[in-house]
Amino acid sequence: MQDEHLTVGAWTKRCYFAGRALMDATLRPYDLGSTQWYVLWHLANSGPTVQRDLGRALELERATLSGIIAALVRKGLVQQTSDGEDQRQRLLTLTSSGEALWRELPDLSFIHQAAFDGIAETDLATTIRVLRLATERLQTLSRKA
Amino acid sequence: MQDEHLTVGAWTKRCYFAGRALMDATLRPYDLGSTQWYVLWHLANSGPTVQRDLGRALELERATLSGIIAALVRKGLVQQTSDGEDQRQRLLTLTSSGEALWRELPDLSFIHQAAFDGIAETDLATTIRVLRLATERLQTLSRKA
DNA sequence: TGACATTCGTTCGCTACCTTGCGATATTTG
DNA sequence: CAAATATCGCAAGGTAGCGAACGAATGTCA
Repeated sequence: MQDEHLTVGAWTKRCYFAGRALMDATLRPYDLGSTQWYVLWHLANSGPTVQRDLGRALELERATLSGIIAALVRKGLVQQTSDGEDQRQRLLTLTSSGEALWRELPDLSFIHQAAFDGIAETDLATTIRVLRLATERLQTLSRKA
Repeated sequence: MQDEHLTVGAWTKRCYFAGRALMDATLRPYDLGSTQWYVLWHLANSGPTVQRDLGRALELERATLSGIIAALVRKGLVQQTSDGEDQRQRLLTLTSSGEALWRELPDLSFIHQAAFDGIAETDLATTIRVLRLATERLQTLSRKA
């Protein structure tokens, strides 16, 4: 795969992993993975959340989220209690040590800025439009087959 | 993450996973993962390859490729022999059953077509340009830090 | 030649994504 | 109400990615 004649698809993969790598590297000193960060971010900004809703918000399968939550519980950053209403649901809350960690985490917005700052708004809009259309088409095809 | 105000970064992730999901679903009946398919594709089109070169061609870490090759060897699709010249290197070859499987695999180009057909060339070019620039910037930042 | 460095592949441990299948709980419906 | 159905979270097993550390083979150079 030479740099020049890569397809759009190949570039989406490269770009995704490049951003992921930078995020992982930044979070490594704190022993956090990127998706774990998203969970903390959501709990810090939206407050206690039912696991099901969190899965929908972050677009993760139940099984995937289950493992991630288990890791955060093991580290003592998140508490998982059974909701009173529906006994199937689990309510997720930041522990005090989770809140403490969240406060000392660096701001990750520099990653998005480093990637896209200075690029023309119209080009960004085009990119989003193309990626969105492609994604929708692919998802439609997946659902059918 | 509501559909409308997603960032470019979020769309690259979505798009990447949507394509991957379709690829995985198509390959599932053949018990192949997407990266395993890329390995077979490379060996089928470029002939026997040294593992190191394959890793560079597919942009995979040695550790990652090692596991994938192990899976393919376990399935009897690929043969791993020590090269005569450099005793550190392993030469990868399709077995006859690997070749047979490759011949019966469906053409996957429909995925890229489904995603991007009919989109204006200029828009695709813009998308590639944006993603490439972003990727390069992120990789530069990763190397420094 | 001998000491040091590099390269190649593996293994280990981790994150993170999936599907399948299960049990427990809710909900809907006959 | 009872039975069928749906939902929620978990566990198991698979793929795919990473970094770190290691042995063996190879290169380098004083």
